Amino acid sequence: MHVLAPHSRGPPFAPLLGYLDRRGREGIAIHGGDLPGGMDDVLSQIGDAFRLAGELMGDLPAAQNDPAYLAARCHGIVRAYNTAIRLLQNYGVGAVNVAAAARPLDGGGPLDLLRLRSTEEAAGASQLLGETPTHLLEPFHMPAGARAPAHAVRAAADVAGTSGGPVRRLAPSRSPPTAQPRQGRRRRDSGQRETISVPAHRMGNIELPPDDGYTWRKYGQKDILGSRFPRSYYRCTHKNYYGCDAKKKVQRLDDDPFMYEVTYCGSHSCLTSTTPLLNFPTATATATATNSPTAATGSGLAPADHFMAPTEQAAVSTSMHLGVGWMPASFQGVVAGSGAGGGSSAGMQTSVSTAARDTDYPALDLADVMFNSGGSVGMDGIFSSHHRRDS
DNA sequence: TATATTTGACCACC
DNA sequence: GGTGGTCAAATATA
Repeated sequence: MHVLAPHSRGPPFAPLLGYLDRRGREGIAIHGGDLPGGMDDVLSQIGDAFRLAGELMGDLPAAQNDPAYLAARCHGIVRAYNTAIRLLQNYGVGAVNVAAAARPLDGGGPLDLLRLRSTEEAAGASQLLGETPTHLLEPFHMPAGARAPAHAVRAAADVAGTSGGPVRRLAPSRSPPTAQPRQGRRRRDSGQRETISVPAHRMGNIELPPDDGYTWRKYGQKDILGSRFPRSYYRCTHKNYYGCDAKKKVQRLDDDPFMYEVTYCGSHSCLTSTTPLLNFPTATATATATNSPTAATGSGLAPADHFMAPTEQAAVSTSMHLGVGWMPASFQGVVAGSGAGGGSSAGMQTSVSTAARDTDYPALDLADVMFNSGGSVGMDGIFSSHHRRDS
């Protein structure tokens, strides 16, 4: 059953691409000529980004085995968006709003995460693009002192897959403990474990755990002896449906509250599924898989040799976000079902890369569609209770 | 209504 | 027995 065929996503936004392309080329102010001159530049940059994205779409079939080329093209798109953001900052658009809209990709800034992994790659990309305005490659930062409003932080958290709403109870209201002992609490796991240090978000709420591109569900928090900050425990959001056993612990460092120590345990079996929403033609998958820890190792937990630095992981995340993000909202709705499902995870789940993407849509893909759709068809409608491993 | 976080209690390990 | 990891009820949010 093909829910969303890849080829179905081209036409709906092609006219808009053309429109913005023309605006971009002609520098025409969409909202009239009385806007500050720089607004034309903003629109031009956005138009460029759309144009480049459109070109990239067209190039995908031929360039699917050329990650460097694809990276370069993505790089150009990012650069155009970054320029637009910077220009907007100069014209009274609150940095907070811009940042909140784009933060989720890790805290590092909206689009800087697509920076290439090495200076060599960056140089190659610049050559491919034929220009090198390096100042545009710098990450976007919020002005000092700027603080994201609650709703913005919330939005960021939503996309980061960490929403769900804080719960503050005034008084304990638990039921008395059950008389029957609970079973199956095993601490010893399979042993796959990797610890990395990750910088906190550079804007907004630094208490948000770093986004690594996966979707996590928090299942516990513990005060750790000798640590000022509690340790948070997360497991993969897909645990229930895919039996994904990936977990992570996030601990803020005592001596540097702006750093997190993240320990990954287990592997992401959920990555064997695909997300049709992001199921770009295989070229994108190829480029992504190059950087994906899963692709490199066959498991969600990468060994040290292949473990991506947070920036790299986020870059993958960002790239996937871009893939959706530059589509017109209405079309995103078509593809992603507007992603309201659970509020939170819809956004970031889309960022989970996959090692192998097929053009077919096996059952797990359908499940993923439902994960991301937020539509009326619930997962329980697809996976009956006996399929759930953690009910 | 579904899905998220919070948080006290439970349990395994050292 | 202390500590860390996990469970699961309660509850907030969209």
